[in-house]
Amino acid sequence: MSGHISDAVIRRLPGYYRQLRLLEKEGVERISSQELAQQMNLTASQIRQDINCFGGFGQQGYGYRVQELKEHIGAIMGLDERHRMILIGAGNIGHAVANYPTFQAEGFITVGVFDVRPEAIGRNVAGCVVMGMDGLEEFIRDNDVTLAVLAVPGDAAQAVCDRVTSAGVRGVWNFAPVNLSVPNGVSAVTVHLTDSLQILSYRMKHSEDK
Amino acid sequence: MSGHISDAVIRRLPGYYRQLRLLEKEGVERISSQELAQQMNLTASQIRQDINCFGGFGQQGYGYRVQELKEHIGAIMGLDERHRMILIGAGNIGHAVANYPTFQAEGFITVGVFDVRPEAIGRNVAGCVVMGMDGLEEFIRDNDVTLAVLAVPGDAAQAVCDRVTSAGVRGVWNFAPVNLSVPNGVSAVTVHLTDSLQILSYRMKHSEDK
DNA sequence: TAGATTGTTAATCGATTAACAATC
DNA sequence: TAGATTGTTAATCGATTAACAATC
Repeated sequence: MSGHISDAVIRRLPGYYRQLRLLEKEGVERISSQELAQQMNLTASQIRQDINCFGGFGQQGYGYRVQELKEHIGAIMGLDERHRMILIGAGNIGHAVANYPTFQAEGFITVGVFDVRPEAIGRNVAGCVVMGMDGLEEFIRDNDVTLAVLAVPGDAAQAVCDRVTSAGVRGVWNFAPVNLSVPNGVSAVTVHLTDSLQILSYRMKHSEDK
Repeated sequence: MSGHISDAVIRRLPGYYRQLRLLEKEGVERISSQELAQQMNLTASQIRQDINCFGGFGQQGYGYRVQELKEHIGAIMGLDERHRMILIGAGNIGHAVANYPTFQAEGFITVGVFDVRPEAIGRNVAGCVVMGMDGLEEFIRDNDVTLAVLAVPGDAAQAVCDRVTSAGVRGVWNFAPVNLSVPNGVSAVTVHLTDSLQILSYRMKHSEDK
């Protein structure tokens, strides 16, 4: 188990987590790779391979305990830890992210909101008073901020990214449509909203050619 | 060329389009697969293979004309066509999507906004007056709506999806964290916002183990 | 115990990379 | 023309699937 984990596997982890949480909520206690495969449109083989990258969480002849497996996968993704998070950019996307219900529950806690625009400063977003950008670095250090959400225009994103990472932020969740470069030891994930719409457009256009 | 296009290729198309548009804006007229590969962190071979799924848009000894290639790839994704789009759910995510600047420019035109909540009805969102759900089907038929954005709670998503698809919508861009089932001939793409945050969390946790 | 289902090794399939002839 | 770079075929690599022994 646990040598190098491929990207393909990592990208499936949130899906497993979501499905297992759903099953748990429905009161299902055990599940076989066969059943889970059916529900998630995967193969049983693939599921067993994926899970075994991290260790033998199942039991021969029985399957997997839903709650236990869910918690294992959550822990693998670090969802058992608290993340102190700031939001930069209190525009439409910023609002949407800050108010997304599941994040707070999942341990991602918004501790501060920042914006450059004078008219945004002082407003209340998701329980935080929006601050100007001057005290950004100080706030990050004083509040043990580990994660920053970037909801700023594309041409500002790299500069803001540089500021937050040099102040100690270790993860950047970026909604600006640019490929950020980050220092070693820092992780960045960019959500290209437009991409998924364009893929949908592609599929609509080509849905006839089976 | 153009037999069956793999999912891996399709998922890269929006990235090509974005980079080419950027180059065009910078006034770059030609580019080789080698240069583009460097800029996009791909291999030159892969780029040539990808592009040749759709035809020989390059020129030996010269490379690709940036503008021409951009337009080809755009057309492949159907971005040269107009999409009349409705938004269902005028909450935070709905607002963010409706006001996302590039969509209107790219031919995705929001023609109507709907919400179940009485307090949302009548408000103005992205230039549309929010309507109640009663006239949904009629509106879709009368306005040639081809695409619906679902920004409703998870437990309502499938029901709304059923309504819009049976009224003639051919594409569903879903922000509810559920896997929708759609009739044949209809395409659906779900944006699991939470997934990318969880992947970021995973990367942050494991960034030490190289 | 017998039956079921995992963990894991081996086989297959598909995607990426390398190589090179075609050609601008 | 010579040089550069594509289009395309062949080689490699990695991911998915199949198979089955281990074991609960």
